[in-house]
Amino acid sequence: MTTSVTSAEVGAATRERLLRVAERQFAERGIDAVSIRDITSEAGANTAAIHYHFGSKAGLVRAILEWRAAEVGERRAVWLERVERASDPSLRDVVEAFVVPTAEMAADVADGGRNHIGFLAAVLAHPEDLPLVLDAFGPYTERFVAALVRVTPHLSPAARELRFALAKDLVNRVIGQPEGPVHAWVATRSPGADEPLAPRLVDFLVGAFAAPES
Amino acid sequence: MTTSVTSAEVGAATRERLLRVAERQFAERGIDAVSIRDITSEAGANTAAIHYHFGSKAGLVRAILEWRAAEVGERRAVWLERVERASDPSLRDVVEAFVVPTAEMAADVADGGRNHIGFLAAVLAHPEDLPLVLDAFGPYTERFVAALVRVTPHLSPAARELRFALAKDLVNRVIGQPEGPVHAWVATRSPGADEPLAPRLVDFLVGAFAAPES
DNA sequence: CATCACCTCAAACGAGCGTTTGAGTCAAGT
DNA sequence: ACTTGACTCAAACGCTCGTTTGAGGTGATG
Repeated sequence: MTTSVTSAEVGAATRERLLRVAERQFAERGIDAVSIRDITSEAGANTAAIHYHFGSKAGLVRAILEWRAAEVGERRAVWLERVERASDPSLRDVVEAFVVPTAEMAADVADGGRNHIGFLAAVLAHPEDLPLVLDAFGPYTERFVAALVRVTPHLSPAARELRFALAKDLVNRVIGQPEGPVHAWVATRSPGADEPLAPRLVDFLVGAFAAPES
Repeated sequence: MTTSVTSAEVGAATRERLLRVAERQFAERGIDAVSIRDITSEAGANTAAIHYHFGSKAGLVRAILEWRAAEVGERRAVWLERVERASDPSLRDVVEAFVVPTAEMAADVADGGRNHIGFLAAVLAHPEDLPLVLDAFGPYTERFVAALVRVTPHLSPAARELRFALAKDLVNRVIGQPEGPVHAWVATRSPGADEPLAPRLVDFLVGAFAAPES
């Protein structure tokens, strides 16, 4: 049964299988609800493999985050650069640069991008790992706020930061958790209304950022 | 040490102590992270007391929900009635009728109202208990949507439902979870800006509902 | 006084958890 | 041929979990 691969290749393959399976299960059921045995049994590995490759369950979460952080970041950078180069970007442009890359990645079923957005939402629900996410996206946050300043000159810095935080939370949760409360509410009251979410989320957020401070 | 209370009173007292302690611990640390022993040890009771009074841990969650549902509902009803009676209510009036009662209850430290809003957020993060929350707040949701129709005639029903769902999710999470990601983001970037949240959340949501559909 | 719910308690049960151990496999290096 | 290092494995460890058991104790009721 053993193919002619080097041991190093076998190791890397197991490691990546664990990352992918863990990411998906974490996204679907939350970090606490997924056991190490859930992951290793689906990945066809031993429980000790987790601790060999990642040190602990927490180390596995950290490894997934580092593995994918660049991917989300680069998707957003593409949109951000376009906005930064524009001489007169609209508020909608900036909001789209935030929402659309996330939605695109969530739609990327093939490479598991969808799993990663859900995984991020799961980590956000896990208070102790929250600082990891803040670190991973720090630089992009900086660039986004700079872009937001150009299109929301009517807002005080404090108001802008708060609205940005609200927007980030909403985008990650709504796009990443198709089983979450928002979808449940919509499904029970508007069954069949499963149109694409992203453009409607953009409308919502554009209005929210445009509102004056009272 | 035993005071002169009837056994029925003692039982009721233990039951209520368990409800209050459990509500607070669930709000602070999430439902899965709190064990039955965490609750009973703080409440000065035996682990079996949970199963005697509530049947199971899930039964305890249900009992807390039923215990408090009326309280939140009545707070909201007061504001809603004012809006319903008004001849020409503004969008801001309706949004305030949704946000302010929640914020008021969250500020009610004495009676543990704050704990209940956090508890609701914890239940929302727990997919299997989600239907319970939907049931508990069904009637009020109906009245809110009716009020929203009057002040957002520019929205299609589907768009209105979606935005309402987004608003509900945001309000419960942001007000109920002072340790959540939104507060963490704001705290790291705007330290010291701990002004009252509710009015700024109202600004945000008024803008979001006012936005046209693209 | 006897009875009877109602309530509380210490103790245990079985299951699942994250983690550790130590032996074993196999390709590559010398 | 022998050693080395990377990797995997079955099995176990200690712990905590939700739940159950069965023996009381206590005040109200007859």
